[in-house]
Formats: sequence, structure tokens, C-alpha cells
Amino acid sequence: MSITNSEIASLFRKLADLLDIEGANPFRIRAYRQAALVIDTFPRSIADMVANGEDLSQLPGIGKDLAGKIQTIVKTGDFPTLDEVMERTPPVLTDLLQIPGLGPRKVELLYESLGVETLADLETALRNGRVAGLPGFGPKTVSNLLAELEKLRLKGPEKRLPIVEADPIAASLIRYLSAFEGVIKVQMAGSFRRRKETVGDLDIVAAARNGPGMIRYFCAFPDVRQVELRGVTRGTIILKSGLHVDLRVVGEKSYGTTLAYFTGARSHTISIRKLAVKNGWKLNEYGLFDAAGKSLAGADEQGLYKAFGMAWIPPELREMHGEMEAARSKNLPDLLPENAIKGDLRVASSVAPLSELANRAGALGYEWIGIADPFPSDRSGRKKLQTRNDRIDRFNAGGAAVHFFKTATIEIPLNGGLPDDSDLLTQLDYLCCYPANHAGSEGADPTESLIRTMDQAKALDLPVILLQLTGRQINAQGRLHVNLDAMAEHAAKLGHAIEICEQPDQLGVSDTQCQRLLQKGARLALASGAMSPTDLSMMKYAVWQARRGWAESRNVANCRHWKEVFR
DNA sequence: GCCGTTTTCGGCCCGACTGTTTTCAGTCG
Repeated sequence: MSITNSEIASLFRKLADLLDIEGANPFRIRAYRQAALVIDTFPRSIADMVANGEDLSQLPGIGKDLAGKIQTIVKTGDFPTLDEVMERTPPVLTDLLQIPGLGPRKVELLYESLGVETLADLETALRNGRVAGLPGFGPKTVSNLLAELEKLRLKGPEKRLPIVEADPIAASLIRYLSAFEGVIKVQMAGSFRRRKETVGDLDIVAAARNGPGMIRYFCAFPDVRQVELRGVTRGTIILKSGLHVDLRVVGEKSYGTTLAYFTGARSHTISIRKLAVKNGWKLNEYGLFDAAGKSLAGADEQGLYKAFGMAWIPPELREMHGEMEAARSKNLPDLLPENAIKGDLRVASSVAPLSELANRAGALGYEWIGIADPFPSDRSGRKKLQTRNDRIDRFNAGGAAVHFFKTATIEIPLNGGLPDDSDLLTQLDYLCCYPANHAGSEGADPTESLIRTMDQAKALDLPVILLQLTGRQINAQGRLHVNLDAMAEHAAKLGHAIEICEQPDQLGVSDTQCQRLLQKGARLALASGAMSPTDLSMMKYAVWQARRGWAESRNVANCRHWKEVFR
């Protein structure tokens, strides 16, 4: 079984952490971290690229040296550089870095002077008073560390929150802050504004006449468990759910540069700052200034990007995945708007009666909905699906404003294809096919069976939507090893589509995978995957992820009139 | 360790806040 991108990235991160504790050249450490980030979010399998003999030093942030190290890791499974460092510095030390307030310098000091290696060592040293004597460790630090250790024991390491769950929390925070007297502007920033699939915390930026007052007001938010930090321009609270929320308040003239800065992503922000330095300018939260200190931009983001000869970049694209070049050459995508969605491609019939679904669809501005139920394997199941199909036909014949498609979800076994039931299959408008992903299929490659399925469906003149291609789960990597390039090219050739869906147990392709699929000419199908009426709103999050994947309306089947969805 | 139309050396983003200091280091974002 070949090594995954995230496994390679973890090795580099581990090395960077250990070098950090050793006090190595910080720029070298940054290079390893940067490479880890690039590898982690890269849409293709690095191991496959090595097998194909492709030149890895073409990847951003990866030069000749790192390309060679990656090759060694992929081919031999060994990482000699990491082994050497682990001989000098105990690898378990990186566990200590997860404690807020403990950075590499303090970890090094604890290890060198007290021999502290593990979390248990740390607790003992804190309790018997040996830590308190160290330079930089006062009584406050000791009690903070004990509190953090307790938190870690109770809750485990902080997990990232799905944006689906963060969305209502963000909305309530913005509602609360908008009610502050003296607020001029306030909005979400950070990874939430970039619509990342999961968020680690929430960042909010505001312009206000009374900054410190607004921070105090923020710290009094009803759902606060603890105020972590309360400064003049910045506050951090921890909600009862454990979620960290940051607020920065600046003057109106700095709102745009502050918003841009705290929207990130970090690599995107750094790259803009580098452009400023190159021009002899200075960019910080408070504005963009020339050498004489004259303000060139600050109040809004448009002005900031314009100063560099770029179009305004939508937050979803600010990930250093090619957006800077596209903005400079005026080639940014015209991102899929939420209101361009004309229908939902996969809704279970159990959600509601057709008439009620039609009402809900109308309220969402939809023209059509695809009704999807599991494809049956026995006689009674066939009968039920046929009855459902008849019901849909009768409803459509009634001339309602909303059209319903008949479809079914079909699990494609490894080494298999479509079920041998063309009578029933051809009663459907299209098929929703997903690769088998049971316990024990980790690392399996469903590419061949899915290609076969696409061919079989084409012979029956049936369009296919491919779901759950990589077996991804929130907070975990994909469990299937599908060749996405091959999927995209074959689907494009035959007129099939690939799904984006944000139901936690039915995840579609990720943002960077989406971007890659579009480059290969694939068409996207967005679905709520709804099993209940409120789930219909999950479409919003599919749109967000499609936007992160550079999707335009023309790439998305959902933007078409019902007669043309699969043309 | 990466990177480059001010290239093969010498740079590498920048500020807020805390806890520890008596002017600043470490951490964080």
C-alpha cells in the first residue's frame, strides 16, 4: 500500500517541530512546514507522481532537496533526516507543543534543565515546584499550564468543527455584535469567511468608534465560558462548546486591510506582504503605506488588491492555489453564485411527500429535484421503487412548477459494475453511483469498477453522478485510493458528473480535488443528500465547497433548466 | 530549505498580548 499525502506531510511536520525545539534555522523549519501544507492539500497522490517519474520540485515550496527526500520516503518508506533528529531529540517532546502557551523555546528549556519529556513528566514537575524556578516560568505560567493539562485530560486535543455546525454560531455572534452601539462594520474573517470545510476557531473583524468598549461588550457574550484575552484592539473568548472566538476592532480607515489580513490564508497574506516589500511599501493591519508613510489603501479590500494591479479575490480562493496569478492576469473564475442553483440532485423520498417537497423547492427558488432511494436488490424492493416511479410520473404529468427526477443510489462493488437489471435501471432519469467503502476496504482502488460502471450506464443512455469517491470523512483523510484524473476524464468524455455534498457521512470531493477535476473538464453535481426536510439547506455548503474549488455556473449541472441538466 | 527580470547569495511578514521583566522574550495568529 502506497503512502498517502497526509502521511508524508505528517513526517515533515514532525521534523519541523523537532527542529524547532532544537532551535534550528527558523527559515529551514518554515520550509518544512510550508512543504507539509502544500503536500497535504495537493489534489493528486504524491506517491503516484513519484511512480510516474514526475518532477516534484515543480511544486511550490518544494525544491531539489525536498523533492529528493520525498522520493526516498515514497520509495523506501524511510526518512533518514527525521531518524537522525529523533536520535538527538526525543520525538515524544512534540506532544508538549500542543499545550497552548508552550512553544518550542519553553519545551526545550523544560527538557534540557528538568528532563521533562512527556505530559506526565510536565505535570509532576509543575506540582513539585521544580518548574517555578526556571527563567520565564512565573507563578501565573505554572497555574496556566496546570489548567491546560486538565483541559487536555478532560476533552482531548481540540478538533476542527465542520463549517455546517459553525455557521449558526457565527450568525449569532454577528447578530450580537451588530447590536453594539458604536459599531460601524462587523463581519466574519478567517477560515470561516474562506468557507473552509472545517474551522479551528472563529475570527471576527469590526470597525467601531469605541474599540475597547466593543471588546468589553464582546467578552460579555451570553455563551462565553471563559475570557482568554482582553486587550485594546483584540479579544479572545472561549464559548461553552469549547470553540475559540477572536475579535479585532480597528478604525474605519483600516477595516479593509485588517479584514484581508485576518481572512488569510496565512500563505496568501504573506504573499501579498511580500509584494508590498518588493514595491518598497509596508503592509500591516492598519493599511498599505508607501516609503514616505503615505496611505495607499486601507478602508476596503478592493483598494488593497487594486494597489497591486489585481482584481479583488473572493475569500474562498485565498489559499495560494493560483489565485494571485489569476487576479493579476484578470483570469479569476466567475464563481458560482448561491442563487444560481436551480435544483437539488439527490433527496431521499422519505424526506416529505412530493407536494410538500415541491413547496419547499419553490421557496428555495428551485425548478427541479432528484428523488434518490437505494437501488433494490429483491422483489419487494423493486416493486416499491416502481410504485415510487409511477407516483413521480403522475406528479410531473400534473404540470406543477417543480419537476421531479427519478433516480437511485447504487453501491458499486470493488471489481464490479451496475446490477444486472436494465429494465428497472432504464426507468430512471440518471444514476447515483458510489464505490463500496466498508471496513476492510481501506486503501482499495475503485477506479476500474467505476470506469466500467460509467461505460455500462452510457450503453443504457443513462447519465451517472459519482458520489463519495474518496471515502473522505470530516477530520480524517480519504480511505479509498481512486484515480481522480481518470475519473474526471472519463466522466467528461461520457457526459457524467461528479458530486459535491457536505453530509458528514456522504462527503463528496474536497475543494482542491474539485479544482483538479474542473481542470480535467469534469462537470459537477451538487446535492444536499437530504434525509430530512431541514437537510435541504445543506445545498448551501455544497455551493461553498464548489466555490472553493473554483467552480463557475457553467461547470455545474444544478444551474441548468431541468430538460438540460445532463446535456 | 526555498527562491529569483534589483538571481546563484542573501534575503525570508508583521503586530498584539501575556507574563515576566525593569526593557523584553515567547507565543500566537
